[in-house]
Amino acid sequence: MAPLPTLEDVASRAGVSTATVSRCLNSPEKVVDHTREKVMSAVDELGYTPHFGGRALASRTTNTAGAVIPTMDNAIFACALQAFQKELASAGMTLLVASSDYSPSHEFEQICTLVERGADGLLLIGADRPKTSYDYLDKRGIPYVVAWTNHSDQAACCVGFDNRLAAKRMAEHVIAHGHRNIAMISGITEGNDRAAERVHGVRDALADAEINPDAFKVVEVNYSLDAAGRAFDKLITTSPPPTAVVCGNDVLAAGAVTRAKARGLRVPKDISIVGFDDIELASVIEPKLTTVHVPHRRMGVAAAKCLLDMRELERTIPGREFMTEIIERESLGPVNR
Amino acid sequence: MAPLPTLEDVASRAGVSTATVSRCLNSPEKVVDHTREKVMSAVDELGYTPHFGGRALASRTTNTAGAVIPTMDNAIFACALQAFQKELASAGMTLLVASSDYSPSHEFEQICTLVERGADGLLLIGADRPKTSYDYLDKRGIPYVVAWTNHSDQAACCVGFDNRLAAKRMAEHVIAHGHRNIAMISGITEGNDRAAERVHGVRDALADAEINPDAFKVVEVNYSLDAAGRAFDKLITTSPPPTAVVCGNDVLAAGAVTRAKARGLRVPKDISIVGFDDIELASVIEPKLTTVHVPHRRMGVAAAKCLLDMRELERTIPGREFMTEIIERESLGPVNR
DNA sequence: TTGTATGCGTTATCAA
DNA sequence: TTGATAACGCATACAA
Repeated sequence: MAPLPTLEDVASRAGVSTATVSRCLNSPEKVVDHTREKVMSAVDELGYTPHFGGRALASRTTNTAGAVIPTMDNAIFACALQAFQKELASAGMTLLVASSDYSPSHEFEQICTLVERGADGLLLIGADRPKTSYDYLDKRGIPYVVAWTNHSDQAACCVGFDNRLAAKRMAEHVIAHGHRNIAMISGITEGNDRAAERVHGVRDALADAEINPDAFKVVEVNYSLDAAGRAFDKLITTSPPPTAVVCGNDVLAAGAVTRAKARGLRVPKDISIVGFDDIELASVIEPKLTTVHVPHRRMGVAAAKCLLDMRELERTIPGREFMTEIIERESLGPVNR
Repeated sequence: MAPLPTLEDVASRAGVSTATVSRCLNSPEKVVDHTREKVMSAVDELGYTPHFGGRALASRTTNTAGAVIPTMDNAIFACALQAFQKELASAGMTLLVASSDYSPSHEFEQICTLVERGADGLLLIGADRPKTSYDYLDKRGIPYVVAWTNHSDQAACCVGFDNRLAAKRMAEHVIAHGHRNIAMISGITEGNDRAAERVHGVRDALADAEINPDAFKVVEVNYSLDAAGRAFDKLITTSPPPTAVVCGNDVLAAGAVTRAKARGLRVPKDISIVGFDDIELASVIEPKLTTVHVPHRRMGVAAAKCLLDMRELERTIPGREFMTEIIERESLGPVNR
């Protein structure tokens, strides 16, 4: 286990100074061809890799962006992140990913970890987090983009969409199919503004349609198929049972559909179920989910661009709002009672 | 944008030396109560966070493990990683994740990135990669665990299962249902030993059953629903069409099932389709997939333990082999022709 | 174009 | 128990 080669090792092997080696690596155009070749071959022979800590310390920058997402377990974040990362990579930046498990306190820890590691900028999901977290970043002048939402209390750069409006439109769509007894399976809204706003949106639509809000049943659960199934059981056994179930995302909708079928219910003949996100799962399950399409890849790209801009300009910039779209498939039908 | 507070800022504010502050943070027991309190409140007031680069430079360690997975887009890696991370966290280590997109050269880049950033150990998926990658790690004495397989050319610590045997058992199971005209939809085997071994395993079973290996059709595709659908189209239009399709993983199987249904085929009455991995998707799709269960969470935990041990012992240790299990659900039926 | 010298924030050694 | 001080590996201002 030989000690790792350092700049100095490379320098002495190539017969130049450490400064020259450093230049070869960081701004090759500032050094003459034949010395560069000498240096580069020394680098190869030694298998030299610059020490990140040393570099970070000396240059006060890391070319690193961080992202804290709620979970790696939902395809929608994976997709957005992939796009985010690609865009960053083309600007020479690396991405560090951490997950918060939908817990604000855990999120704060992850933010700290990423910042300690020298993240030059951060991608955060949703706006609902303790002021502490924002202060922490603002105090350090670390740029961040808040994705998946179109507004925040802070003057943050938001790259996202109007969750409330999107959910309202979907609920209106359900209502237009004749449903008036509508229930909802939502993610846990505590600390999750996207989930909370989707519930609000549905309420908005009910209010507009003059449907008694007290009869609107919402069950909050973790984002898992099983939990959604249990929530469905609970809802379907109330009286009168809902004729349509609006779900906070496609995973919940898939869980509900699976449970409905297991109970011998036909979807959408006996009960309508709609989702949100439009992940792949939505078109694999039978019946295919009627859902809200969210342009996650485009959000990822836009978020990266914003972060890059903010880094260059050294100030916050306005974000970007995306539109969602209802994807009509098979799981929503006319009311049948 | 005030400059970040440093150890020295904290020290002067608390009226102690930087050494004492450092001790407070790293081995609090070595400093007397009342000084520690002074220091800690100075830390809080200043919102001090240690600079990772400085720390890495001085201590020659980062308490960081890295993982390079093929893709974040498959739930199976997400699950394993979650478990891996949790186990590491309980030992005070942080996890850095990168994805290789199933490309060995891209994987090498990611390995370098993680090592440069000071990863104290690495989790890699599969054993099939250029010797360069192994040499790079060995030369630097960085411990790594090779997961998802039970053997490697190098003397690496493998935490995984026998892909070939598992696939063979599944194929035997299919054959036991009377199928003799079996096709396969596989992931790209180039640079992916798990995929390659699963194909081998199926071949093994065919050979044992004295089925003509020349008639065995394999289509290699990217791991996506659409690609699997197209592969299914290709296979089903050969003559004679297969009565069973073995798939390299559940995503491929889901794509095949979806496509089969779209063509008006009943699964498994008209055609049997089996998967591999047992991800959630497998029990959501209709019919539910008969598949091979892989204990990804347990692998994740075991991999973390191995890495931790290797780090402590400063040498490679033997890995651990897991058993897989066939999960009988609905997508495999008796041959019907 | 290249080399010299300094400092980045932290840990660790050694004295006090 | 605490403090002074020397590394750690690299980038960069400045000098040559």
